[in-house]
Formats: sequence, structure tokens, C-alpha cells
Amino acid sequence: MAHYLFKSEPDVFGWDDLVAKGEAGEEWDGVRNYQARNVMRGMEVGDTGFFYHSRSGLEIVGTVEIIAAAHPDSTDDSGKWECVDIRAADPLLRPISLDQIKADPRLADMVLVKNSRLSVQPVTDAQWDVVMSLAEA
DNA sequence: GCCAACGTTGGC
DNA sequence: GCCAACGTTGGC
Repeated sequence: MAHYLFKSEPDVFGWDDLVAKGEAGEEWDGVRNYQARNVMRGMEVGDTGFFYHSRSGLEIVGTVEIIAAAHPDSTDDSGKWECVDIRAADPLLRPISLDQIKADPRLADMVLVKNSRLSVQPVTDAQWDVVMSLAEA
């Protein structure tokens, strides 16, 4: 099972908003970046991801589950863009801040650190395990 | 709110 | 196909 990271500005659509959507989840639409689209194309139902608050918050706040693989973005008329559907899985016992991630050498290669502008990112199994262990400690 | 970094666009 | 100009993102 693969892991990913979804970024969102809490002022626009935050963790609480996703939780409010419940089991039905949310179409992760509006992504207009080829790299991010390609990442989403690789996602499978059942894969999991982190939910990260950008701009204000700057922390991983919860985990999500992919509930629909990549499909055409309903907010896009050009037919170029795709999105997946996700639902909130679990909140992290302790949110993991960007500072913590930067401070941990095991997480130095996270895309979040290397390419902070990419809005949908892959996360390795090793990185996933480290963050989860920090979050549950 | 600022500005650096990045991606995209469009003129040539 | 190059690259300057522009728009957007996100950490600070």
C-alpha cells in the first residue's frame, strides 16, 4: 500500500472540513499541476495519505484514505485534469509540525521539505512509519 | 503581508 | 524551442 501527502490551506479547506464530509469523503479537485496529477494517477483505492495544513498551521494533522482512483476532475472543462476522492481516516494523536519534520534527519528527503510547492506528494513507507511513530509517541 | 521559488504562458 | 514575463504558492 502506497502513501501520499495532501496539502491544503486550513482557511480554504481544512482537516475539519474533510472530517465533516464523513464516509462519503471529498473529490480532491482543482489541482492544476502536472506533477501532482501524475502522482494522483498512481493512487489506488485503499492507499493512505497525510493531510497537511499549509500557510497557516504548517503541520500534518491527520491521515486520509483514497476512496476513488484518479478520474476526470468535474470542475475542469478541458478534460486535462484529474482528481481522486479521499476521506478523513484518523486525526494524529499529536500533529507533526514542519519544524519537527525538518529537524528529523530521517525525514530530510520528504518532498514536503524538498519541493514544498507540490500540492500532492508521494511519501515513502519509511517516512510514513517515522511520522506515525512520532505522532503516536 | 512580503517575497523567493517555482510553474506556466506566449512572443519571437 | 528558448526564455522573459507573469501568476501562484507557501514559508516566514
